[in-house]
Amino acid sequence: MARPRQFDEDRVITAAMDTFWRHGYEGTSTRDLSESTGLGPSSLYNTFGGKRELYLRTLERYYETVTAEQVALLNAPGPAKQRLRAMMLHSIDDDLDEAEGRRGCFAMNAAMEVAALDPDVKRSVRRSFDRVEDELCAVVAAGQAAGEIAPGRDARALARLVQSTYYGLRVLSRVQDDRTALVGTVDGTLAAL
Amino acid sequence: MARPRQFDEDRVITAAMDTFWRHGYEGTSTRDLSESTGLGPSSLYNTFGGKRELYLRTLERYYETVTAEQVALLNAPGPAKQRLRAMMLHSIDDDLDEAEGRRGCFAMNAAMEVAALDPDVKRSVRRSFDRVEDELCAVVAAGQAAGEIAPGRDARALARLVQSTYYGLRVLSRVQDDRTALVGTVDGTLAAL
DNA sequence: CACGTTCTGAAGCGACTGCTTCAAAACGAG
DNA sequence: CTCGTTTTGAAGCAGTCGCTTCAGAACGTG
Repeated sequence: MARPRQFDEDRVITAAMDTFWRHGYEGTSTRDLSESTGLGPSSLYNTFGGKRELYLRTLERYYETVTAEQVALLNAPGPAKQRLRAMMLHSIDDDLDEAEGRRGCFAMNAAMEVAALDPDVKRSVRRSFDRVEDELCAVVAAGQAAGEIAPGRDARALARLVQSTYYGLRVLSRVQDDRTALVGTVDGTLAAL
Repeated sequence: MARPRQFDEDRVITAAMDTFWRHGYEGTSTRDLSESTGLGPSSLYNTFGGKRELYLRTLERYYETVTAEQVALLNAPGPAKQRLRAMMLHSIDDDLDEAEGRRGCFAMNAAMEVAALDPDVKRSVRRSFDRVEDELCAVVAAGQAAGEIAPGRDARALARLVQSTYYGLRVLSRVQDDRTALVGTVDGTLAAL
């Protein structure tokens, strides 16, 4: 046909995700994206359409990689509560890691910064959150079946409780450096199940 | 001495707060601030120093008004759980109100968008969050003293649990419009105390 | 090798960024 | 009424914003 692309689309999206993740949507310029991806502006716009469209692509990439890793921790072998704990501690350590730039959860950042202004972003994050809720629900149900978690309450209601606490912790971790306090809240939540 | 100011500093800060709250720090330009406050750029810079300094002032204003209102709900007469519920439902209804622009909690927005980039903002939000934790702790302790809440567990640990769930709910409300689900999580949290 | 198509890099579009300058206006004090 | 101080609005600074244009390079195909 014609001249082929000189770059790997997946690598470009990953690099762009990292940039959006670190600096937010408004805080990232198209020059920043050009620099971090190595692509000229014309290639970027030819391939992805624009900053907004690229952002949506990077969100999807986040779900496929980072969120998928969290889900994997949830589905690892072991007791239900231990799996919930592993996922939350993993995120806390990520959130407090200065080397990672305290960038938090990309999906939560998108929810807070962009969801109100862009219905597509809102829908995208919503779907991801719902997915996490489903996974949490499955773990809670398994814990109830195993006698680890009191079977009286609705599994989905408990899953939502865990999810809220989890996201709340990640908000707190933006300004709170005390790991012990955060881990204490995790254990408090698990004890309440 | 000399020519007096033509404007009320408090009103200017309130107007600026509204603008920052709606559009975020990066999403607000100094022209936006000039327009919403009615002040020319020279007056703005003479009085406040710059965008960043004005932002810090608007954060303080938020604590003095909106956060103070939440604290007032917490300290209203009535059973402890009912007070916690009132505060959380009030916020949920605020978050879902389209007329208010789905702008969420200004302090949380600051924590997510700016805290990692600006130590002063981080410190400011941290102090506010700690204040809320203290207030929650007092309510939980009162509930324990009244026999409403199981006295076995540490009041501060329970307060942190409530706080996390509360902030998590407000994250969810950015992409989740289903009020019933959010209220259900509130009640689930209170039931777990 | 030549053709047709696609991709790339550099230059640049008008608009906007945070902020400054400065002369004129507006006051209180003497 | 004048002087000294402060505030104000208009204009504008260099730099950046998201994005476009376009000539030429780089390929697969016949």
